[in-house]
Amino acid sequence: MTITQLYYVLAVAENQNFTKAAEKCFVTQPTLSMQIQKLEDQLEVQIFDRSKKPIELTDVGKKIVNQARNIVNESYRIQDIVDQQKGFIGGEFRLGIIPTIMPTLLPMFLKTFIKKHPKVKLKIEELTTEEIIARIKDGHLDAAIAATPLEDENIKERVLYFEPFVSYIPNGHRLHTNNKIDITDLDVDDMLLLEDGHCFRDGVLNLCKAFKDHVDDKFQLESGSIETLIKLSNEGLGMTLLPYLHTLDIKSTESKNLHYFNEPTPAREVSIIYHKSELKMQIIEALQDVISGIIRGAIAFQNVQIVSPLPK
Amino acid sequence: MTITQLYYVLAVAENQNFTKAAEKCFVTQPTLSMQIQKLEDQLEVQIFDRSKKPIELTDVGKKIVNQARNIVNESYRIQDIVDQQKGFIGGEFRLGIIPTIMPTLLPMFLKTFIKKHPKVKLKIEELTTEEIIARIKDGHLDAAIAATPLEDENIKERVLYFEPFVSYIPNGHRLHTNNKIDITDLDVDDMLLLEDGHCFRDGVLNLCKAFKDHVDDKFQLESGSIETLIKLSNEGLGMTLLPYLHTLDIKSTESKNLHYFNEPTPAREVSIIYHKSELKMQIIEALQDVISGIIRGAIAFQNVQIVSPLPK
DNA sequence: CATATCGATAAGTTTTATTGATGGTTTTTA
DNA sequence: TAAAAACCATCAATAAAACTTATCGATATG
Repeated sequence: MTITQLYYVLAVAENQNFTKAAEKCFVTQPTLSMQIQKLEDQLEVQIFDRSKKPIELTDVGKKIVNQARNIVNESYRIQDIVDQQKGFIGGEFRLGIIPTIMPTLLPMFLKTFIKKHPKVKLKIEELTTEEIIARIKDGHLDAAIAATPLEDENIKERVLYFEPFVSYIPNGHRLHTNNKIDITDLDVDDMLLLEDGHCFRDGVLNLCKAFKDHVDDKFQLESGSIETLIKLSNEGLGMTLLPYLHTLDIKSTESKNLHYFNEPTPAREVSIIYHKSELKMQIIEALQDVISGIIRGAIAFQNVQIVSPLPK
Repeated sequence: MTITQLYYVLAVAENQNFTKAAEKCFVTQPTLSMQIQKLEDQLEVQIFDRSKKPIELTDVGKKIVNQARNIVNESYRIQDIVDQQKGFIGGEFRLGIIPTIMPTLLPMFLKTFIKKHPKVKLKIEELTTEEIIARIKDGHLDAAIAATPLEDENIKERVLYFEPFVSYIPNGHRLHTNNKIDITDLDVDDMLLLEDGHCFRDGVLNLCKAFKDHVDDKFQLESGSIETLIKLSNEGLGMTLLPYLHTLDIKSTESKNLHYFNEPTPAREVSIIYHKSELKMQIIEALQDVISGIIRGAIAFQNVQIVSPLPK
């Protein structure tokens, strides 16, 4: 049994296809066929059920894949140990970021980070929290920036900052004349929300539900981007909530619609999250340092109340 | 990086010698030299400091060895998964047993076990608790039978039975006329003990110390075997304590010297212990079944008080 | 100072991994 | 439903690697 064989098994399991898996591994399909057969012969067990189309894992196969992933990931840690020892910060690093953080945070730190750590090849992907969790667990992401706490025992979190919610209330809205907004003023029924799957949507819902048990989805107008949310709101379709960083680059004509909350200000906790195995921890810490340093100048709220990003 | 290379690193680290390590791996010394060099080149770090005699691990080397052990052990688990799936109970199994359990317990279950599970190649070694713990942790033992609880977070325990202590009190001893013995009657100073390193010695000391803080080693007459202990006791050198199973095959002339304890009878807890990774769990469970079944007929004490086997 | 120990190195051999070509099934498409 | 495409297995050839024997040089030993 070799690490390479296990790696091939993982590739086939993920792609459910020998040919595609072979491409990803930069070898030809017969190589995978033969190596996986060899492993199956050695173990005297079928890992894949080749009669099914697309190919499927057998029951043992599933267990073997889990263990194989384990071994392959642990093997990466050896280079990690060496890098750590040498203080080397470099190599490929795959970072996920949720959509409502990506456009505001990324421009703030990216330039600084690549300047400070030029050997790191950052691969950044915009993903939902759910996708992020899955990919951190299966090793396709090294870390991610998301709203926390996530309460997942396989994932560790390091808080980067707290980002307050700010109300965006268009002209003509019942709350438009209020200077400061209180959480108790909120009503889900005239609130514009992001579409399902965004944790910022869940955060807002959690905030509102605190005062209303049942949410009536009579008025289902949801968007995938916060920009759209603001425009819809301008059309008089309701108020909405924005993460604080989004309010920094809002048009001046619209900024008069911003209303801050009474303290304790509802806020989301934004963290860098990573697998508990702590692979590539030097790079994670480097990211944390850069981002925390930059945010320190941008957000200075004190009395905040964290809103959970988890649905229900 | 290959599992084989990691295995070679482990062998050299353990033997502190390329030539010996090569023998254990059933390859020649140049193979080890080359493969380890290749790994070091790939990682761009020295794992061994070859200038020291005997050879030493570098600082990174130590960390790499730990991780390598991890990976190599996890790789064994793949065959384990297959065996478990197939219900296959077989292969090499290295079992450690402490000296005071070995001679009485082994004959009781060995024949039954190998008859029931003929495919298991048992390799049994007599080792002290300390040695057992080290070897379970480094993977040189699959399981062991020892007195518990050990309070080691890397080691799991499954209780097999409770074995009461029985007093052996020769003619002429102050306690010889007592029918039943009480714990409070014991005095370390006229008690014959096994030599240092035996947990049965520590168990007895714990039992006595419960009533006496300081143990004066004025009378240091200690033996490595319980047989010798009995003979020394017969010579009038003091009383001693025996594990119950040892009293079953004692000569009839000597059995009159046996005195049981008042309830709650002091006893040791005997368990099968294994690494928390639960490798070869099928065989461990098979052993547990056989031994528990056999002991059920042999020991039937009810009200026991467990004595810790740990020193101090 | 001769000798033994021990790891590195070199050259040659065996084993293993990989490739390109191809064949047999199954699935998809026209 | 026949043709095409997709897909994995197999084969023979080759490239790569792991391993062996022989030997060297450095260090320790008697």
